[in-house]
Amino acid sequence: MREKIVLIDGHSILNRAFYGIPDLTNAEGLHTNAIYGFLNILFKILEEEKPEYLTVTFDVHAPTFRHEMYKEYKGTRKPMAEELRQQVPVIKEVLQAMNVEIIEQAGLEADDLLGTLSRRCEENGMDVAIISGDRDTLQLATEHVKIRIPKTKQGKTEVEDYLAADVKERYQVTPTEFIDVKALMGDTADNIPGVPGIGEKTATKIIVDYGSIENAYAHVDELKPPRASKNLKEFWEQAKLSKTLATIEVNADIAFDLEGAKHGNLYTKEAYDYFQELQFKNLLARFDVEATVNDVEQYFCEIVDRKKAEEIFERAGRADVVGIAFSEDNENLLPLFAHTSGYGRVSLAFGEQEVYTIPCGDDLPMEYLFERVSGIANDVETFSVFNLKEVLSLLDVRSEEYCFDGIIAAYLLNPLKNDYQFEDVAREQLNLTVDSQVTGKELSCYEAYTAFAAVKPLRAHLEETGMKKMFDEIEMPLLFTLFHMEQAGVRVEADELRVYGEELGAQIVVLEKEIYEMAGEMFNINSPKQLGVILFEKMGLPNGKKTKTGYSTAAGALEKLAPEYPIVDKILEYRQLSKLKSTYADGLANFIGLDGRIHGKFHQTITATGRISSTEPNLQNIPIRMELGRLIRKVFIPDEDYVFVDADYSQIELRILAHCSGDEQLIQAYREARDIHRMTASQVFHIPFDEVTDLERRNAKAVNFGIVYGISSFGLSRNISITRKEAAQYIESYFETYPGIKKFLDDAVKQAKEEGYVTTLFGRRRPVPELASSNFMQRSFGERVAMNAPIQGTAADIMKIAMIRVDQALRANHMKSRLLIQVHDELLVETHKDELQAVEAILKREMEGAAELAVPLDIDMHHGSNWYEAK
DNA sequence: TGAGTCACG
DNA sequence: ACGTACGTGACTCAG
Repeated sequence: MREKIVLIDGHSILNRAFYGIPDLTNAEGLHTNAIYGFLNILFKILEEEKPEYLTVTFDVHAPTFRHEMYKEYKGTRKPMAEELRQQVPVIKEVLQAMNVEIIEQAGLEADDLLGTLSRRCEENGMDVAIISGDRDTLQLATEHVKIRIPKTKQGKTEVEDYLAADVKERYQVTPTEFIDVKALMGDTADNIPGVPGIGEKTATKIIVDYGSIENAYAHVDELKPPRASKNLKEFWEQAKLSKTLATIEVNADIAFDLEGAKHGNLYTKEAYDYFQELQFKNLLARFDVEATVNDVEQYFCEIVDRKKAEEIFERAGRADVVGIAFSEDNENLLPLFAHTSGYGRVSLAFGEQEVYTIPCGDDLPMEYLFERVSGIANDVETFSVFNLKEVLSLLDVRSEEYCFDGIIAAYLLNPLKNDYQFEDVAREQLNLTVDSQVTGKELSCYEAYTAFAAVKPLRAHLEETGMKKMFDEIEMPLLFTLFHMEQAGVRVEADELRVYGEELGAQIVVLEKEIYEMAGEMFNINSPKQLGVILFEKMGLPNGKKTKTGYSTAAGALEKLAPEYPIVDKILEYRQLSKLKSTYADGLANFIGLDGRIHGKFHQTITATGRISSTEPNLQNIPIRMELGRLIRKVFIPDEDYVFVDADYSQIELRILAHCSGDEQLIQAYREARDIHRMTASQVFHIPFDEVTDLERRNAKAVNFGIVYGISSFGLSRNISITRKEAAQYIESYFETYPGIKKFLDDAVKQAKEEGYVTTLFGRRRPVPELASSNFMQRSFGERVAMNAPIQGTAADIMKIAMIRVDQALRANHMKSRLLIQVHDELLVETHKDELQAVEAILKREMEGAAELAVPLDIDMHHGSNWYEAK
């Protein structure tokens, strides 16, 4: 068995990690994302390779020649970002603490260090894995030297592996020939001139045919195209120089002691201290996995006996805090959550050493288990379950105020995560790592234990961050309201929907034909790529905007061409109809249940701002702006003897802005129920109120929107088709008119910069890590987020309060009417005809009364026999 | 699986 | 110089 060494290109991997991982900082404000990403790649590679030896190379001086670090910017050289620079010494210290050998030698680039070390190790009969983000290292690949190029995509790391044969397969040339290819084509980032007029394709072809630049030069008159032949002759000296520059040194004079590179225990006390200081909580867990797991797991206990189960349930009922987990035992059997007779288990934890799991069985049917758990829910002080809404249909919970969902708490503490799992809560709150191998009853016990043990730290963190009330009085009660809405569902007329879809289908067929005729051939209109080729290459339309992959065929880009090219109109119409058909007509039909209703899901832990989101299907983006799409709403109907009542807040975000900024003019205007956009136009453009034209009002409205979105002259100018300069003047004039708003927005950005987050009126937090970035674009984004989040988030808070109160009022009065759908500033209530007035009164009272602001909250309300009419 | 497009607030 | 309005989800294509 050959021994193995892993060689890591330190700067290159650090650089990859820096740009691949979102900004992170520790408590002292030290940026840590590159270090974090580096360590993750290191651990991943070590797990895969299990090498005997490990070495990391660094350039000792600031790199001046070819280096990965400088290539990120389109080949131009810029100094290293400060956020990255400060992490370089730290990663070296961390690696030293982990007893990892570091090699750096003045005057030698990382490539040459890697080349020399890998050659030396290979000659000593070892396997070598070179980890680098730099494709230049591919020339080092052999049968025993593997080049591994990690790519961080969306937080996940994938690695491309190249042995010599893989290089050949991918690039058609051997690793050695790779050098010659580069010598011909050059590399601006590395200051390798190459041969003018020879690009990647020609270079590859020449080397495939001749094997080296020397041999190509010997046959220089045969080379094709003629330009390559001529230029190689003319620039032969430059080509030779390029080859020298492109060749990585493999025989450098380096002091290297293999014994020092022996890979031993990484998890030292010193490393632990560093990880703690850097706040790498989930990496910390690596240090004591054994200990923690064993500690908790030894108390896990499975109960199959009815009598013993009874006893456990009784003891749990007397506890203060109980953590519960439900799980399916066997995926081949009935889904537990769809049917109470499914085959599963319930786990309970009510003490550090009291963790039990009870599978259903002959003496212990699921119905019985659910009944006993419901009893506990109503007895104990804290009933803790992760994703409570998902299991609520199985339980009979009467004392909602004693429930605790750690997933919701975790979301409030950091709303930016993509998903929330109990394993993350265990790691972050309890420093407990649940191994991904754990399944079945153990996993269930871990979940119950975490539900139990995480209550205290989560509550403490909610308290510290000022979000206790947000959790207890808004998010937890809302969970039940959303559950009620999902249970209720909305009735949809399947037949009407089908007819609507068929009509669309017929029109689509006609349009298709017309488009093919005009284009002169058949193609897939839904493929932006094919469409781009047809429009801009075949038909020769002027192509304006481009995307990363080709021409932009977005509606905005095409519309500008519409008058001259009738096909564009047809395509836009086709797009509109096929969207309506696929997403709405056919799409919605798939979700109609046996009860004739669509039970969509409402999610509480998705958005960064606190809004709710809707899926399966998305009921928050049903068409309304265009009449044809709007007609879809006619298939959303109430039950017999019911009508729809729909109420929406009028300009809630601008009212919040008026309140939060304390701007007297705006507040006064809302108190007097004036036309806000007209007033804005009048004041910003210095026109008498009554002389404001429609266009001016529209533009003023866009400015108001822009303010809410975090204004920028660029965005505004693009939106209302004016120059950037004019947009900047609008904004300036706006801020002169409403100085309070300017101050409010400035303060939001200031707070975000100082604290790292902004808050809503009710204390909800949104972190804004982008503000610390050195990247202009990211930082600007952070500024807009800081301005927008408090407004959008406060609107979300107010709506949530209203929803809870409406839902509770309907239930408290034992009414038949029920809340069905929320669309951010709008509520839809299926209202029994005898309760119409009462429901309207409740909606008005609870929505307008959800918050006491300096301006009134106003709603528009309508009723009708379908959603189209009620809106 | 990501990019492009488009539906909503 | 940089090159975007804020927040979502579904569908389609193409690699």
